[in-house]
Amino acid sequence: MPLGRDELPVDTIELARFMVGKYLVHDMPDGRISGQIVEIEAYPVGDSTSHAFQGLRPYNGSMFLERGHAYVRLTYGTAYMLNMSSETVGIGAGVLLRAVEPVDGIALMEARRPGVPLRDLARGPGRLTVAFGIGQSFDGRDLCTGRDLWIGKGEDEADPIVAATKRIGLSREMHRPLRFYLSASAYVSGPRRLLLPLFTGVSDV
DNA sequence: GCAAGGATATTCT
DNA sequence: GAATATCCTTGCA
Repeated sequence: MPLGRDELPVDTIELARFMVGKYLVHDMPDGRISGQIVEIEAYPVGDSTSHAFQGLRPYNGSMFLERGHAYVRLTYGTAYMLNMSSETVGIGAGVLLRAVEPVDGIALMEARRPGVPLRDLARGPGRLTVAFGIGQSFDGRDLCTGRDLWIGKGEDEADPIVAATKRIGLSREMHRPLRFYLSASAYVSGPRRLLLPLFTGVSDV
């Protein structure tokens, strides 16, 4: 079942935590690729590390779209990253999808990443976009249509256990716990120690 | 398992 | 020129 825009929390940080446990789905002519989102980071308004911090630029316009739109960006010259815009029109913020546990279309992912073990297929933001076949052309797409590339809700309604840590790969704003991951998952990238709080459901940050 | 170094494109100073 | 929301390979444990 696709997640509608009305179901997304309005706040960027709450949205990031909410997205842990949901599903990323890509329907293609040769089949469906899907997986459970196990790791995500928030880049809220006012965060100096956010690509939107400098204001509207030719490359970051998608972060200023209504929440639920894809923002795809090349970093380090080699890795595309998939974000979802998280605020209302004209406000630049987003959440970065960092790791997914493969569910459907594993053979299609393996075809794009030959010789890579299952656990590593979509473990990391750049790996995730390769496995799911997502490139720059996906920038600006609406992820709430339920067609093509979309976000799905799980069948079980149990609140997942989510841990929070500082974000990965940054040299500033390290004090904020804005990285959220499924606590028990083996499909999470980066260090799993140094975690700050452990909590379920909705809380404060 | 973990650390170091290189590759690579774009943006910012 | 330096920095960057990364990944891969190599070397060592």
